[in-house]
Amino acid sequence: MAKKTPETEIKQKIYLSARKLFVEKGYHQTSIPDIVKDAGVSIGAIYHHFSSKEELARVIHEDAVESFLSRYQLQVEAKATAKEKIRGFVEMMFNWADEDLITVNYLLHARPKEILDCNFTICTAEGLEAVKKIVEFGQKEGTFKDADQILLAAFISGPVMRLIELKTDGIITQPLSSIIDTTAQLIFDALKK
Amino acid sequence: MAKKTPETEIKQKIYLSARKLFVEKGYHQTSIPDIVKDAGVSIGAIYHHFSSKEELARVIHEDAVESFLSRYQLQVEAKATAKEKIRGFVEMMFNWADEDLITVNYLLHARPKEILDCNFTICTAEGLEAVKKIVEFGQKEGTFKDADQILLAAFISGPVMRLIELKTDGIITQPLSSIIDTTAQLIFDALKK
Amino acid sequence: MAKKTPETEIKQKIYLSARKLFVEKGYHQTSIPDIVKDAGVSIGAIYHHFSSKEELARVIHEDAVESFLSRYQLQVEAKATAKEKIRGFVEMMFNWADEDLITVNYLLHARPKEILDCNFTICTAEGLEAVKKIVEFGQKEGTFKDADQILLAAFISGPVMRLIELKTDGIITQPLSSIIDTTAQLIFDALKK
Amino acid sequence: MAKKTPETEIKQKIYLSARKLFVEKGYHQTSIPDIVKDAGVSIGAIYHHFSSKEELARVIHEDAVESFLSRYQLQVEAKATAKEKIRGFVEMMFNWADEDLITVNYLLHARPKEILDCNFTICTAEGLEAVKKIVEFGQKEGTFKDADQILLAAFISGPVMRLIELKTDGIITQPLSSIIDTTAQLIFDALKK
DNA sequence: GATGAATGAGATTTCATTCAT
DNA sequence: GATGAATGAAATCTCATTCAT
Repeated sequence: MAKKTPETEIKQKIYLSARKLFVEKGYHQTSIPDIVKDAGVSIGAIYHHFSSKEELARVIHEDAVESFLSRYQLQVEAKATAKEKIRGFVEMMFNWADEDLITVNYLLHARPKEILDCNFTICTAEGLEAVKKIVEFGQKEGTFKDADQILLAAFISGPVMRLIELKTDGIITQPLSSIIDTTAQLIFDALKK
Repeated sequence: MAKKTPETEIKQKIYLSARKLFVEKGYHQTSIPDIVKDAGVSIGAIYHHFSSKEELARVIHEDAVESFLSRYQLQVEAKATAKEKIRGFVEMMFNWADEDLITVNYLLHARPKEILDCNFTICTAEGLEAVKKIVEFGQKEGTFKDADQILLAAFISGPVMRLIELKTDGIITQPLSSIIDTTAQLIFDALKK
Repeated sequence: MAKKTPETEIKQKIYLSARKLFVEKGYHQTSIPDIVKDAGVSIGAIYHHFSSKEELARVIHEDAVESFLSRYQLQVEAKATAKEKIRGFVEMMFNWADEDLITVNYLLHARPKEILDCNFTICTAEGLEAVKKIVEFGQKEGTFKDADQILLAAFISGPVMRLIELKTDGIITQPLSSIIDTTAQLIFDALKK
Repeated sequence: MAKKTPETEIKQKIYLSARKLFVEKGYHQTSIPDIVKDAGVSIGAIYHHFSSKEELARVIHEDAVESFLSRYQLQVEAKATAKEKIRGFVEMMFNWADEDLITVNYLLHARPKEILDCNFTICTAEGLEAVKKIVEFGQKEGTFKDADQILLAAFISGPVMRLIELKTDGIITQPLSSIIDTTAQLIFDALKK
């Protein structure tokens, strides 16, 4: 299981406040004094635990990615059929969003190209790969259409991300878990031969 | 037809540079000096034509929205069936993205809650309304599933936005116009009864 | 003649305050707010005219070097004999120190290796070269001892720098101009065959 | 003999690292974390042994002064003639610089007025006194010129300091001990009647 | 004795904005 | 209309020092 949170209590407080504020206001609109106020720690404590504001963002991001990948392995790769994998992916993302919307939004919206050196989001690179693997599997299995893989992948990640956004914006009010089945079914309808 | 560009040549240069930089680097990471350099105008000129940086962003955004709505009227509302409306929406967005990726990205990614007082994106509010109207139409027509409208709407905007993102990130290299038909068909497959 | 001072009045004030404070308190102990207070300008004005604190120091230093070299040409190189050159050097440095002790101290004590990229002081590199040229000339002329040139050069720059230091520290109270002749004579006594 | 080094091993390490760094980078550019890294000790250890960074600098400086004075007594005051005293002074300083350039530079360049409350350097106050005593002696003896004592003193300390500087800067590469005789002779030539 | 987490004042620098020319 | 010098609040980060363990 991914180690998701840092060691000491203060480091923890910094980490959580920063992540919350980064998601709420954006990385660049969150100032160090903002974090100081929210976490109730001193400036010095922040710089004692993280070498820079950027490093703080990077650590948060890496943890989120790690968490994504470990959840993916358990709840998607383990599944036997393409249909189950899609269901697993939707379930995993929606449950995660219900229980920790902040982290999921960090993963979806951190624009790492601008903030970080690394380059992961579910939106790009490895994030995309995970989804593409489902598509590949479904095509080999003979269940999915033979269209371009990236296009098909966009029908998995696109609606899922969109629905999480709508939940975040308060337009969807019910728990996302209540729409897992319908969402998975619609994705499957789009992709199946 | 939407008035898309300001009157004088200098105002125009400011407008275009600002929009480009806002998309490339984000609103908050784009400084007035950045715009000065890119547009080759003076600070004074910017403040002569726009009362503030925020107003500049708002004008750009409103133009994009206006453009979206007028394109929507012409290319979506005019269509007679739900299937044609979906095709029309995809065609409109993809062609627009091919011809002016900057504006489209501005529309998709400007987070108006944070930057602006107004409240529009295709991602939210009125943007969502447009897409929801297609869903409503399709349900009345008896073509679409009876699921929650917001959920169905996410299967229109989600993949479209995702594919434009992938084009922007360079992961899709072909013109989006070449995948209009397949995309529209997949959306339809997801939504149809 | 060397252009010694910048153009606008405010730039001038910044320049003079900075140079004075750098000499009085040292580069690193002089803060931007110190300069702001002393010059009676805003922080912004400083950064409008100089790209950084370091650049400010560099400009001041370069001006001092330029001034040194032009004075050297006029008052030392122009002289016909080694004895006159020594007299000219002492006269030039002492008169300069009497009239502008701040600049001369900046030249003598700025440690450019630490503060600046460039590498000039009368204490090192080109500064040393100037003095070594006098020694070379005196040796060719047959007036000076045949000892190592650097060692002989130290008998020109060493006492001159030392006396300026003592003047700066208030240990010497009379104008340095009043000891030009004796100083020059003693240097000559040390170097002559 | 001067007590030059503190008691415990850790205190010793702090002392030596601090002195080295103060000389290399200057007092104000040397941070406590710098010393921590270089000495391999903890912050707490530094504050256990020295009450403040300033006190650390003062102790180092006082040791250097004490060392200077005891060397001076043994190698200069003990000498019988002015000529021998000069030779003794040059020999003492150059040998010392050859064997411990760091301490000697600390003595020459620490600007105690700015850093410390105390007030000694060879460059000023008591440092100057030592050299002035040689001059006084030489004048009483009838060997030296009757010029101002401070001026004559500058011909002892000036070249000696200058040559140590040139050694420090790497412009002189041979050991200073190899130029003791010539240097002493040149000083004597300058001062003698 | 020794440690290093925590503090917060203060450093340099950026930047939206104003206004005299 | 156009310019850019000037402003100063606010940002990120450093660092001497304290103190609980």
